[in-house]
Amino acid sequence: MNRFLSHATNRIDAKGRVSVPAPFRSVLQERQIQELYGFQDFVFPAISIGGPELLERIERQLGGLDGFSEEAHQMSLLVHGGGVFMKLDSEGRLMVTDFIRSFTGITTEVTFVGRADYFQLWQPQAFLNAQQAARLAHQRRSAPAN
Amino acid sequence: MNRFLSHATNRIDAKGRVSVPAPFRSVLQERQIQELYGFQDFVFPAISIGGPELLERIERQLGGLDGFSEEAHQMSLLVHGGGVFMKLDSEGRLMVTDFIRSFTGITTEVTFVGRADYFQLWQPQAFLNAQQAARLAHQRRSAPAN
DNA sequence: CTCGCTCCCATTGACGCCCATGTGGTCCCA
DNA sequence: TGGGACCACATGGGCGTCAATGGGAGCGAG
Repeated sequence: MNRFLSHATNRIDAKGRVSVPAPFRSVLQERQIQELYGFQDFVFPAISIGGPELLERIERQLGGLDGFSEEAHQMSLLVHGGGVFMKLDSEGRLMVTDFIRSFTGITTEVTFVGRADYFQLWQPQAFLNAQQAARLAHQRRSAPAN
Repeated sequence: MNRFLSHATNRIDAKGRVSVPAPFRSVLQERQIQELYGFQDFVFPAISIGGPELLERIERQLGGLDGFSEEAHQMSLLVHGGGVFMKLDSEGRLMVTDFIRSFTGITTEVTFVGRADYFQLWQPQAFLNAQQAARLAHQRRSAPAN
């Protein structure tokens, strides 16, 4: 399996580190991803993390815009300036910075969520809530009649 | 990675100096940028800093405009007249001049913001505000319906 | 002579690297 | 089929290194 799937919750240690789940690490290795880049999700209170190609994909969406437009300027501010580098230590752990904590509400535990080509960091309860909300919304769409 | 990405906030010391983040310094080195040129951003209360090719690129975009138009005139005034040379000291710090302070509102701390081909100096809170505004604007664009 | 800038050195605190421990799960074999 | 050994991975902490910061001294311009 070379895509990010499933989810797992790990604890943050006294130094603010958390282990990336082993399945995710092996996906990173298979995909030869050396550098990790993370940024705030546009919709959910979660940090999305992926390799350089994830960044490029988003930039390509930007590329269609007028380079001088205010919109392109704003998106560049979000994507280029709003992101952070994430480095794994030799054991495959990453630092949970204040930047990540304040945006996600993460305190002591992190839920890693696979999103196929990238994965996300969530505050555990927030993930459960969002999942629940998504399920309800889907049911409403599938069976509009009460 | 040889582009300016991510962001970091550093303190200004008693002499008015501030350290350029190490990742940005290494990008400068990789790109062989010796001279730094800074000027006021067209949209945000921030100072943009880059090498000579950044200046050239903007001049090229200016070239696309009618050379006698008011817009071209104004931008030239900003870029050529509003710009300053920035020199790094032997430890990679730069001076925060009154010019920079008055335009950005910077007082004690500087947020360095990567913009791919160049980086910017922001007053920390102003950066957070602008980022928030950009995110809201994006959401409004993505989901125009209420 | 004074002010301001640059170069140089010291300190400190954060982060990356390394090794140790524990624990849950799985496989093997009697 | 039950028990035990083994293994993979999450977790905890020591330690060295490097970047950020603070201050001293030299130098040149006004």
